[in-house]
Amino acid sequence: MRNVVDAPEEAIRRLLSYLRQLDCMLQEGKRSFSSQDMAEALHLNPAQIRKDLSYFGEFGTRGVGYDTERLADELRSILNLNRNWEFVLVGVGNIGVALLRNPELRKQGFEIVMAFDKDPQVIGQVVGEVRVENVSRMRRRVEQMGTRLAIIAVSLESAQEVGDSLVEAGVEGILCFAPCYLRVPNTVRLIPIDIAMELGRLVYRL
Amino acid sequence: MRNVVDAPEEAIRRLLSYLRQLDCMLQEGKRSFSSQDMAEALHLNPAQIRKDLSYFGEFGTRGVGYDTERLADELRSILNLNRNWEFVLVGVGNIGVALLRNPELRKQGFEIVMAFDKDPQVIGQVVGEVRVENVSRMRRRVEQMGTRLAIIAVSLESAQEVGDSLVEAGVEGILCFAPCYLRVPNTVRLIPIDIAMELGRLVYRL
DNA sequence: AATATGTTGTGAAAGTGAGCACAAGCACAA
DNA sequence: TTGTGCTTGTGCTCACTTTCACAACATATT
Repeated sequence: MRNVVDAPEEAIRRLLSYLRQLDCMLQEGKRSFSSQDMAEALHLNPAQIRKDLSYFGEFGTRGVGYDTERLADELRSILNLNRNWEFVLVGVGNIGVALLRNPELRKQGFEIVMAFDKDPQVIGQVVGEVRVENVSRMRRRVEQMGTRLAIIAVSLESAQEVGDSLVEAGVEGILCFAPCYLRVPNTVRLIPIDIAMELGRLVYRL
Repeated sequence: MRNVVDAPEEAIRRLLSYLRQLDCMLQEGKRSFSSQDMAEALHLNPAQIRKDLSYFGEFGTRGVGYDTERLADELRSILNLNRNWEFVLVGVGNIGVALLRNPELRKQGFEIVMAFDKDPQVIGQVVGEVRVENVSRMRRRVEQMGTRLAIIAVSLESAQEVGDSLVEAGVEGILCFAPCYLRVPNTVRLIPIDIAMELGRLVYRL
């Protein structure tokens, strides 16, 4: 084992949830735990937790368990979360505003450093801690700042166009809230969040 | 084949994306298509699309392909999306407001019929088309209205408590934006959306 | 009617991920 | 030092998903 590239995407998802749970444990003052404890908290199989971790190393002590703080540090290091990440936001509508005003993201190291919109009513306004700029300047500004990550929160109609501009500007990862499949080169990582689709999943078999 | 219960959860996710794509095709006036066409549009294997559909029936014509409108109808029927679904929203903060003001959801048949918050500043205000009520009345109102679905958009601290109340009130499905693992009986369907976690996935390997 | 071309539906193969079960290792007591 | 109890790390097996490959069917052409 210990082959990082073998770790399936689902394992990464779970590692993130382990980290989230570790922060809860720390807040409760729980300084160590077994895979059994974590499994009960997250409704998982303890072996799965151990296997997920084993892709990246040995972080526990046999007969004892895991040190909460140590594992949190290790996970942050594995997941590249022990630093700040800068994002550009495109589309300052309802969702965009919600993201700009959410202090939780910044706390976790995700900082929106620029925001763009096409609506003259919105351009120039300060939301959260950034001033909304005209989307026509987006490409140049993103190139200039060297921002590698973007969040698309525009309408279905504009999404592909905005995505193309971002890719041209050198963005390497996109989180997209628009309800469509964004075509991007496969050098660019794309994660879609479609709330209507999640509601659809919820409704299935009910 | 034709065994509905065998359809994996991932297939349901994909069916939803097929439906979304079909709506795009209809808008473009594309009245029929092959699994190959759809596969190219969504970056999938055509056999996977055919197999996903085959869990539920035969919807195409050999040698010809699929009728766009017919398949859209069939999928809406399979996915229970040919009717309106009523939701209760708890937490009218940034995300809650974004959901209430999003007309797209209603168009797709997802209607927020009640909204609750604990903040006196927010209670009584009309957002979108509903008046925000005091969360203390939530349980009674949900029981009364018989609402089966809920969206939790409250803080981490309140999420579990709110979830428990909703379950007691008879809710059967919950979409949760709070960054924690909600404990619910396994008769209740839970779908979590954690934006920070998705950003974390985006950042991994970058 | 026969042939060529195209596309579906699906059994079977290949590939992938999860869970079991146990050796390895730690802690503490006798 | 030896023994007991506990928990990790992991090879192996089983189950599930995806993909392949082809028969079945449709349409068009000669």
